[in-house]
Amino acid sequence: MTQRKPPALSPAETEILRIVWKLDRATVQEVRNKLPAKRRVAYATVQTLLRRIEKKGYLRHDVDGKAHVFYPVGRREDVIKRSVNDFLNRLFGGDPIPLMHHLATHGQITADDLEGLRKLIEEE
Amino acid sequence: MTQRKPPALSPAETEILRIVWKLDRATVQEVRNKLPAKRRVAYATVQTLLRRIEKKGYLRHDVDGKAHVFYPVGRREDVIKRSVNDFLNRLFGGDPIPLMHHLATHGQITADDLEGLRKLIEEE
DNA sequence: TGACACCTTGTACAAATGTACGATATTAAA
DNA sequence: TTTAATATCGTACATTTGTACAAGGTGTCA
Repeated sequence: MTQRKPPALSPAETEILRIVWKLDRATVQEVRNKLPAKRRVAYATVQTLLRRIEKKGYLRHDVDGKAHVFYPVGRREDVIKRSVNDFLNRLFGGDPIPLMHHLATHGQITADDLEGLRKLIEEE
Repeated sequence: MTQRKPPALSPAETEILRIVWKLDRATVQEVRNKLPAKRRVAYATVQTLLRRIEKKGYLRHDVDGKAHVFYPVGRREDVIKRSVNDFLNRLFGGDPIPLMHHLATHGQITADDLEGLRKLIEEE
């Protein structure tokens, strides 16, 4: 019952965590290198973010030589669910349809994608 | 060319602005009443947020009697696009498919919804 | 015309956020 | 074994964010 929710992630932290998810395990450098060019922030900044994310409970690290290797802790799905939900509430009052609609009508999604998704949820 | 982007909205501000969009024009009270029960924040808080949103350029107000009536300025679509994009970048590296997928596989979307969307973008 | 209810304005303030420097430790190469 | 390169740690710090109080104005009804 005491399912204490860990503190929420800030946008910048979310961005960093996503990269660690993708790399599975990563050092500060490695994370930094995956940042989109426009967001090339200082090494120390990435480091601080990783530390904060770890303190919030979403990461842990091993020591490899002199560097820390961070890896995710806890279910990625849960973090995503929470983020999406929060976002949905703020911008669309919780209704996912307008968001889908927006995504669909902004060239980023094809009819095939939708068809694929439809099939996917049909065969549950 | 000097398309100066107005400052981004914070989550709390976004939530408030959404309500004004929905009401079209609204006083502090009216906005406050539309807040979900769990987020019932003080009158003064809503007021501060409205002021800030106005200063950022997304709202303006008329004076009606002793109260201010706020109304949106600028295209709602643009704000949404920007928010969604930012969100998408942070959490999904910009790829909308995983987000669609998440929405689809979390009971919030039906096969019919998807079918509707598919038709919608097909007949462009 | 006075009192009440309701508003705005000014201001506050702690916490979170984004960004990063400087000092110190450590490893690997020369 | 000295040094160059690279890490971490401790800290810092301006802003932004979320939340709200107190004082002073104003419309309205008895």
